[in-house]
Amino acid sequence: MQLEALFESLPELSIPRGAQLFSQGQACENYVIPLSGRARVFTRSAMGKEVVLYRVEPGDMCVLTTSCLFSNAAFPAEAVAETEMTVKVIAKSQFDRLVNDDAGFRAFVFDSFSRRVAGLIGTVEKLALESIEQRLSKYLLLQPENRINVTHQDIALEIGSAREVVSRHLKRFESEGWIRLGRGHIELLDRQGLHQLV
Amino acid sequence: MQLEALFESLPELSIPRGAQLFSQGQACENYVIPLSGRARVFTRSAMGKEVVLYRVEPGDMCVLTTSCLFSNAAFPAEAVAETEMTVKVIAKSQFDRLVNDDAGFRAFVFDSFSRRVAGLIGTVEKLALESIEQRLSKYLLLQPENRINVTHQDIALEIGSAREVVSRHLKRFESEGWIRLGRGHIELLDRQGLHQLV
DNA sequence: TCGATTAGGTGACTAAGTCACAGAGAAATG
DNA sequence: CATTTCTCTGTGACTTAGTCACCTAATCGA
Repeated sequence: MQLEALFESLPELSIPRGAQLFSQGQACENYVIPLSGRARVFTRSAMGKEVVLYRVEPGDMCVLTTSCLFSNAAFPAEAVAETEMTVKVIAKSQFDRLVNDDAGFRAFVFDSFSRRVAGLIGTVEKLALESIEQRLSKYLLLQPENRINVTHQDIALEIGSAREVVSRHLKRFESEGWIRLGRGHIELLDRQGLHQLV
Repeated sequence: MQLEALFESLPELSIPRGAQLFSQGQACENYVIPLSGRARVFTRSAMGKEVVLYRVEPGDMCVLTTSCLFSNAAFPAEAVAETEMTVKVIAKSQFDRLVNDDAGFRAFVFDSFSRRVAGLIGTVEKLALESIEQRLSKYLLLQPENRINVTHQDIALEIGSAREVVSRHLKRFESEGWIRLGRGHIELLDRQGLHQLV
């Protein structure tokens, strides 16, 4: 199959944890498909405050990159590798060819776009309509393990709030007996309790 | 050209101002292209609070519809006609055929997706990083005419805030001499003044 | 013309965000 | 091992935003 052959021939790149994949205002010339690891895509305001827009994992593509490739615009956000990553790099010309010739690749691109739009809409809804308590408890409940290794700052960034606000709410959750706080980690004790806020 | 011919044969629909195009949770079977007029796409929380996600105008497509068609998911938002509209209706089967066979149509769809993603990212940034004053003055400055016929409620919905909050800030803007308030309309007197907030 | 409806105003309160700074651990360094 | 440095967390005081209840004024429709 053409796609497979082309895919095999693509250069594979290894990216260390914490490396910056794209920075705000950068032109993007390549399309990047993650094979392993995870990247965080976010914007930063003039005052240095950040919001997470979405994450890119294997099976996804970065719609912003695609968007930029289509419109030849600059990348309007930053992206950093949250874990070590390996990625395939596709040049714009090859990307265009694949989209035009390969129905499978096209479906993949459309599907990614669709899911991303849905995700962004979800983000807008959360920011505009949900209280911090709701966003915070949802965030905690989404974690598969009962021990979560994050700082309050991480969570604040994630749910679009401020560190102090998160700290205070977490403190309350602890006093309700739903969680136990530790430096750099949180333990979930009572998911039911958290759930009743949502 | 194939596209043209197919396009001509499509049923054209007239939609009165205020009509609901899609409602939350509805399955979507058709792809809709606006020829004239404008629709507002928004979500509503449990408590009835709303946020505008985006608008659909001629030259756009509704990415949510497309998204739903791809994933066979329910429409996660509401859409109402803000003005009288005429639209072309494309069934899912025809849409799939067009996307696969017609490069022009495909480019149109990709382009719409790209612009919508960019728009949604802009919305997220505004909600998360900008003050009400900034959002409000940007909103006012975006209006082409100096006389704007909107209610405070409309603006609140638009910028993701509450009516009272908008009223109070507008009152301040008026006391600064930047605008003049009237029932159901606002006059811009000093765009420079508003601009210094942004 | 006279309700009824809609837009806007306001005070009092709650929620969220900001700022400044203090203290507790963890990690690094000599 | 001691001490310095850095990161994470806690807290009080304050500002900004959102909510609630209720009021007044303009507009519309019978």
